[in-house]
Parts: sequence; C-alpha cells; structure tokens
Amino acid sequence: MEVPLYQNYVHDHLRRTSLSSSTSYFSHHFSGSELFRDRSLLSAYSLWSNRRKLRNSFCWVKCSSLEQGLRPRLKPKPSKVDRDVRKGTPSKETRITKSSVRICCHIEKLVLCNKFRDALEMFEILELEGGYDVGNSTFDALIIACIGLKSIRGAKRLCAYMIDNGIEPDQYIMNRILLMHVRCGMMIDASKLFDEMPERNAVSWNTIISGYVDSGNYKEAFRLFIMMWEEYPGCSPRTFATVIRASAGLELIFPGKQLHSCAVKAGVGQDIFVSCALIDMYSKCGGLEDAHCVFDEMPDKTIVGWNSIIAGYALHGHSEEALNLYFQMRDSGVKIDHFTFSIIIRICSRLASVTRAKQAHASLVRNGFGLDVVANTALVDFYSKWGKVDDARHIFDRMSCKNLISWNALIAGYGNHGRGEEAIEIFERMLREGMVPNHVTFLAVLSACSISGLFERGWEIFQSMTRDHKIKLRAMHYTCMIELLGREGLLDEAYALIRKAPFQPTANMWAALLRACRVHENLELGKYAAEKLYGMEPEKLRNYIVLLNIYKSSGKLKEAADVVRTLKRKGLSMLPACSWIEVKHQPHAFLSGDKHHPEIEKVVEKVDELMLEISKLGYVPEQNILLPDVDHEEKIQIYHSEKLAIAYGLINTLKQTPLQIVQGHRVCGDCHSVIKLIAMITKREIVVRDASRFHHFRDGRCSCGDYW
DNA sequence: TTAGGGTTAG
Repeated sequence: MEVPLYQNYVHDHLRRTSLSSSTSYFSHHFSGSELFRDRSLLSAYSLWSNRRKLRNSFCWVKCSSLEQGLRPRLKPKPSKVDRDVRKGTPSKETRITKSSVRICCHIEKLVLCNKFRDALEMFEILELEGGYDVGNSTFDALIIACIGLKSIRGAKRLCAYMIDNGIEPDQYIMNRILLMHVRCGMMIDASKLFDEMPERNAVSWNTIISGYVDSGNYKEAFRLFIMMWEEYPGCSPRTFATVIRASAGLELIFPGKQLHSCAVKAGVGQDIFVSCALIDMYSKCGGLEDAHCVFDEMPDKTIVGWNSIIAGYALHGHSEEALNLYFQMRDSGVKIDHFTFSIIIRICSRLASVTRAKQAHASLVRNGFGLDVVANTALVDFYSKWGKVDDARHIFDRMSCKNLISWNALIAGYGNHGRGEEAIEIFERMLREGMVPNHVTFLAVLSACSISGLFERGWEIFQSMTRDHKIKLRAMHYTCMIELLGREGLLDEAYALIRKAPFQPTANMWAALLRACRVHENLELGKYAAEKLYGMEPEKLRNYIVLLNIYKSSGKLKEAADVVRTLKRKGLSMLPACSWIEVKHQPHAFLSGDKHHPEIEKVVEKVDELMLEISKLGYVPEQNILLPDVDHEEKIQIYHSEKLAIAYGLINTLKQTPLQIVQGHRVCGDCHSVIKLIAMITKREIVVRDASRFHHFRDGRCSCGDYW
C-alpha cells in the first residue's frame, strides 16, 4: 500500500524523536527541572508508597483501612441492619421501600429533563433521612446534575453522603466522581482522588489529563501523559486528542509533533478526533501547512475538521483563504454549525465585511442557531466594531443566555466608541446580576474610562480590582491607567505608577507615557520614555521615529542625525500604510502613495477637492510631520491611505451608509483632524478601525476624544 | 455494561 507523503514525514520524525528517546522534548524539557524531580517521585511505585502521606488529605481515604496495612479501600460498608440500628430506623425490608425507588427514579427523571437544581433538592430527602438504597444510576444522575451546575457544594454533599452511608463506589462510579471533581474545577481534590484510587483504568487517566488541560495546567497534563505512556498500555485516540490540546495551549509545536508521531505509532494518527486536535494544534503553533496536510489526509472531513482549518487560516490573518474554505465546505454538503458561524463572523469583523456579516447573521437565524450564546456574542462584537453599538445592544438584550464574554464584548463596544458612561452602567449591571468579572472586563472598563476621560471613576475601579474583586493587576491595566492619567496631564503621577508597578514596565506602558508627553509637550520626560522604549524594542521603526522627533523638537540635530544613520544602517524603512474599505461586496485596498488602483485618478481628485474644502474652514496641514527622511515621505504626506479609502467610499456609496475603514497602522494626528472635518462637511458617519482602537467620527466629533 | 476525546466568541 502506498504510504501518503505526509505519513512518511511523520514516520521519519518518529524515527528521529520519540517519547522514550533521551533527546525528546519531554526529557529535555523536564530533565534538570523541578518537574523532572517530581517525575521521579511520581513513578508508579512512589505513587503507591506515597499514598500514606497523602491519605489524610482526602476524606474517603481518611476512612480507609490503610492503617491496618491493607490495600487501600474505602470505608467498609456497614450492613443494612447496622445502618438501620445506627439511624434508629425500621428494619431493612421496610426501608428499601417503594419510596426509595420513587425518589431515585424521580431524581433520574429530573436530570434527564436537565432540571439539575430540582434533582439536587430532591437529593436532600435522601441526605436527611439516610438509609435508602441508592443505586449507581441515581449517583450517576446526581453527578450529572453537579457537573451541569458546576456545583462544588453539590459535589461535596454527594461525596459526604456516600461516606456517611458507607457506600463503596465501583470503578465506574469512581471515575464519574473523578470527572465530577474535574468538571467542577476542583483540581486539587481531583488530583488527590486520582492518586488514591485503588484501581485506575484508561478512563481515569484520560479524565485527569483532560482536567489539567482544561484548567490550563499543561505541564502537569504532559507529566501525567508520560506516566501513562510509560506505565499504562492504554493510550487511546481519546488520550491523544486530549494531550495534543496541551501542546496547542502551550503553543509549542515540537511536543505537538512528537505526540503526532506517537499517535501514528499507536495506529491512531488518522482518527477523526486526533486529526482535529492536530489541525488545531498545528495552526495555533504556527504550522499552518502541517495543519492543512493533516486536514487533507482526513479520511472523513467532519464539521469539526472544517471548522478547525478555517479557524486556523483566520487566526493567521488569511481571511480570504478562510472564506474560500468555508465556501468549499458548504459546496461539499457538510452542514454548518454554530462554531462555523462564530468563526465566519469573526472573519467578517476582521475584513470589515458588513455585507458578509449580515448574510451570516441571517443564515444563523435561518439555521436555528439564533439563540446560541457564542455566535450571538460574536455578533455583539461585530456590530460594536462596526460602530453600530445600539444594534449590538439590541442583540445582547435579546440573548436568553449571556456569559462573561458577552458582557465583556458589550462593555468594550461602548468603551471603544467613546460611550464610557454606558460602559460603566453595563459593568455595574453585570455586577448586580451576580456575574463575576475577570481581567478582560476590567481592561474593557478601564479602557472605556480612558477613552472617555472619566478619570475619577477609572481610578476608583482600578483600585477596586485588587481590593474588592481580588483580580491581579496586569500590564494592560497599568497601560490604561497611564493613558487615563496622561489625558488629564498628570504626567508625574503616570510616571510614578510605572515605577510602582510590581513588575518590569512593558513597552506599551512607556509608549502610553510617551504619547501623553507628546500631547502635553513634556520633552524631558518624553525623551526619557522614548529612550526606554528604544532600548526595549530596538528593531521597531516606530520607536526610532519617536526618538528622532523628540530630538528634532528639542533642537538636538546631531542626535537626530545619529538616529537617521542608525535607521539606514539597520535597513529599516517605512512600509507604506494600507487601508481598505468594502464597497459593493468587494474590498478595496489603498497603499499610501500608491497609484495602482484602477480609479486612482478620480480618488485623488476627490481627496484634493476635500482638502480644498476643509482648508476653507481653516484647516492647515501639519507642517512638522514627524517622519524620518525616508522614501515615500512626500507621497505619504499628501495621500495617506485612509484619505484615499475614504474618498473612494464617498464616491461609490450612498449618503446614508456609514463608511467603515480598516487600517493596519495608527491614525496620525493630522489625518485625524482631516477625517473629522470630512465627516462634518459631508455629513457622513465614518468609522476607522486602526491598530490601537476605533475612531467613530460623527457630527464633527470623534469617539476617541481627540487623543491618539 | 455504562464513563473519558476534537472546533467558536471578549
């Protein structure tokens, strides 16, 4: 049989590296580290012998017969007569009655109807009275209820009940209990339980490994996988599918390739689940070509496989290719699902493709996914980014189920369009409704405060983060606060905040201070921040330009000339900026100074006409354009790409349509003033999405508060 | 004789 080319590659890789090889990622990664020491401790034998040390930590084992030197077991089950005597209840025949059967059946039925809370309430009857004969199916139903509600309290109640009633779970129920701990996020308890299990099978291993992957503890997942690989001959496709996700989580392609090799060796390289996990892993680790090879070789291309490869292309910014794959998928007769919609809406958001997003929205409703939380959250995000925050709010209000990400998307939507008060209002409503905010929520709220200049509220919220919400402050939060202080002109306070940060200041923090220094003309502090930035990111052109301008403005021409020389020596030059706009379902891209667009003459004429009109209103082009002496400078100054895109939009769209421009760089100060004036004289709504934020120009104002 | 696996949104 002919072996496909890709399989050759994998086999070759397998020969060169394998899990047992001393050069493998795992050995390399874990040797000489704490993990290696842990690994030696956690060999099968040690685990067994360490059980004594661990036994006091888990309630069941506390009751086990370890002290008697026996094989670890759970608390011996008392006889029914003993139980009846202890509880002071009637004899066994009267206790195992119809009522027992009725309650258990009722619990199971409630769980079947997803009425988890009711099932746990019904369980209270069993807890209060005790002595009932509860079977595995009822325990299983209660476990499903606890998992469904992610109820830690429920999980603990269930375990306590089993211990109090001397129930000795079999392997099946033991695995289910392990799963309950994992899914309720009780990983410490789950780990102890796993260590103490009298017997473990493949399900136990897969369950605990998936728990570590889900909780983001990828190294622990790898360590357990190695243990399993070495001591348990039951690595199934499920195991590989799970542990490959750990590689994707760590964004490390090398262990991912090794796992791929191991999967091939184990004969499960083309399993559907393994293939999907591999596509996802390769694309998240930057190996899009490998991802596509795996996809091509999938014997049966499932919807998950298609979604994974489309998401992979989208992740790497190949939006057009991703859309083409989506059309291929539809043509191949695969039925799209809510995952597909979420991915497609995100691609539309990237491309600013309003038409396609609207089609996707309509299709979403038509296909019966109108209530899906993820797809609707993607829509909230899309409409917010498009500048239609009220439409986003409308979708949000109609969502029957909202999660943290939905709230965060709406808060960011209001914040990014200069509606800081409404962002705070939503944030406060979210807290009132019992939703627990995370670091992203605070990023959205602080950014909203910064953009809208809500200094006091922003500062108050920043302080409440650690005090009331126990959220660790990250560099991004500090950056927001530096911007907020900078806007108020409190430059010394902003600098003090950088110094006070409990970590090394990041380039973004210095850049935020530098921006504030430029706006408020504090040359001294600005120079200091620029030098810091220059030292941290020596290859970033932007920083050279900033430093050059600082020297130029302070009259230090010799230093300025040195910077230009360094720039030329390093071969760094300004790449022409690119902006694009979608008109009649087609994206139109414009490069700064580029004259290749078929309608460029008409567009340039329109730009000139607009510039003339705004100059009559008193607009004077910024003379001190802060750019180095590089090629294209003249063209860049005259025809900035965003001006060309706007002019094209004005010529080719109806007056009531808002212009949606996307660009990969930051809007410069001069362009910002120009767009604001164009929006005013043409009475058009213009949304510009640049590298840092959204600018919503309407009625001669911009949502960013004229700060860039 | 059950159970454990892959893709999405901020």
